[in-house]
Amino acid sequence: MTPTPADLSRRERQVMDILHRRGEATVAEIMAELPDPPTYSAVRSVLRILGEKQLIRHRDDGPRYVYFPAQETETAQERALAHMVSTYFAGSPEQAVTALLRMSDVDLDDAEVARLRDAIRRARDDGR
Amino acid sequence: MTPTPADLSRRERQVMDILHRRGEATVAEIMAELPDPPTYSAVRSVLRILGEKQLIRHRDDGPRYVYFPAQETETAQERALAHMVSTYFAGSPEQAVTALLRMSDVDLDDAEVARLRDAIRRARDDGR
DNA sequence: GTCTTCCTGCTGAATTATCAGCACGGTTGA
DNA sequence: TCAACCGTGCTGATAATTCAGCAGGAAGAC
Repeated sequence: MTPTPADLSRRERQVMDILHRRGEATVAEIMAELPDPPTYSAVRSVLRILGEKQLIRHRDDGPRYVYFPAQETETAQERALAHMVSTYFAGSPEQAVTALLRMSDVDLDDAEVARLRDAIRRARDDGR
Repeated sequence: MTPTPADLSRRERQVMDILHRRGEATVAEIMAELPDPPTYSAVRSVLRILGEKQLIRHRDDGPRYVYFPAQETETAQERALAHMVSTYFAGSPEQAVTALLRMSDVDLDDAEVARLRDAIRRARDDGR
């Protein structure tokens, strides 16, 4: 139905990642960021397909197009987070937050961790 | 060099996601979870390729193979988080945590949010 | 106005991914 | 032991992706 990003081709996904990271980009900019950069034409080919799938849109910027994701940033973030939590953290946002904090070398003192944990638990229990 | 997951094909990525979610799985289990399930042979084909790329390994379970990610779970989590933060949250773990908490309907009061934000910022600044 | 330079739309080719069939070996149960 | 059943390794075909070249049109320099 709605084109889920789980079944994008390799290049399509790479391009979408770039657009999400940058917000928007021209063909040349995308090309420059792609690994094993293909030709200009190849990039535009992928962009055309993404357009047909309604995943990106573009606006005029003088003589050229500037491409950007069709989806709201916030929506895309939530979708990506949900996928990540379910794939790597057994569906537990709490675990994901913990890993994220550990990764950033954040040292919360015990009281703060406890507060956070309680807040998350409370939310989860309310949810059901 | 090292096979980065950014350039996996569609099926390869789908299979890796399943393996990460489940921890390990047989061919039949993987096949059952794949969208538009292909044949048994097709799945094994993908698994062979993933094996050649050293992304998965397998062990014997009686008569059959049980496949699992070659990477430590923790390593895979960190890699995935790093990619997500840089792609969708402008490199800011703080934003990612906030979005995760909101996603879980966690209501932190302002003081708690502020404490968290400071802790993360402190960690980031120390890091450099 | 004319020339140069980009950028786009399109088309078809080449590479890659995806898939299915078949033969072989091991396991199970009688 | 022997037969039936599964699961694997391998090979080649089909389908999709990835790619490059060419023609047309707009913008800018002079």
